[in-house]
Amino acid sequence: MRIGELAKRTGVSPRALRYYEQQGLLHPERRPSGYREYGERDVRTVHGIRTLLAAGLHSAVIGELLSGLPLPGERPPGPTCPELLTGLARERARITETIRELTEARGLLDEIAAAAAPGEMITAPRPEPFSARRAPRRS
Amino acid sequence: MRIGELAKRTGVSPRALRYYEQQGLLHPERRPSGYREYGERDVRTVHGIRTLLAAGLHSAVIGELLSGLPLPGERPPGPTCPELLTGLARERARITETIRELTEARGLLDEIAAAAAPGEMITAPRPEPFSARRAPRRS
DNA sequence: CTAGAGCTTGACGTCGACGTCAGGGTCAAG
DNA sequence: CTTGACCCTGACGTCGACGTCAAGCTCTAG
Repeated sequence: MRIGELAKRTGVSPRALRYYEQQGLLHPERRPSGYREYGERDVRTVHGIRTLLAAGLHSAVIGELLSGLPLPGERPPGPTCPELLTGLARERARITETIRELTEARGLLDEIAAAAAPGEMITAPRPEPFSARRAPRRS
Repeated sequence: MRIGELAKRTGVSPRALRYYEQQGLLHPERRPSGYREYGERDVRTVHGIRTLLAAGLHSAVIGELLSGLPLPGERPPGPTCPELLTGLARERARITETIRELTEARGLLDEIAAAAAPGEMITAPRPEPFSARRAPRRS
């Protein structure tokens, strides 16, 4: 399929698809005319790329993962498996930490909402917004 | 305290603190010399700001939250409470969605790790990397 | 008094994943 | 053959939260 169709099927703009190729994440074939020709698996690849990008991985890192991936039977050059696993673990840890931060921030928003909402919910010694909270029991 | 001390106590650079003020997130007093003078609660405020920034909230939004916050007793001007709550809900939903995406991405990394790791773990009909997965049973 | 650390404002630089525009081929339908 | 949709390669623009550098004022210790 050509770039337009892949774009529709993935919800990603053609510009972004060309960018992914430029970063070494996609390797479409070329027609004599110069048009890019994509295969079915590219649809999945793009979804994977989007998922990892959404998680904050840099395209260069995603490129390493893809190029470092031992496809059935072969040992690819470039980053060795140990290095791949190291980077993998690093990103995994970063994601886990980010989830923690997000959870914390969400709790903060809830506190703010509770403080901002009309006294329906809380009328007692109203907890002040985070800018002046009394130590929330955190060591 | 002056900006340097607040920077040390929060782990945030002086440049960032000035930026927060410029965005209306902090309102330190000024000495006759022009030096900024911060209070104790600014320490907490800064931590809150960092938490929300880490969660992807724009400084402008954080500013609305802070300025829209009804401090004990007063009704501030600007964005009304309903609007505040709306924005609050929107950001909350965004955070929840982001957590979902992160969780998904982490799962993907685990799959890649499983595929990349030496056959110790899996030797059976090895699951291919995400770029060529067989439909993972998702509708 | 003087040095040095710390503070001020102002302004330009950075990084990443694209958006957008310009100028120009390709291709299938009518 | 022509039109219109689609594609190509540059190349510059964007947005946000700061980093960094410049030029100059302030404060404190010796």
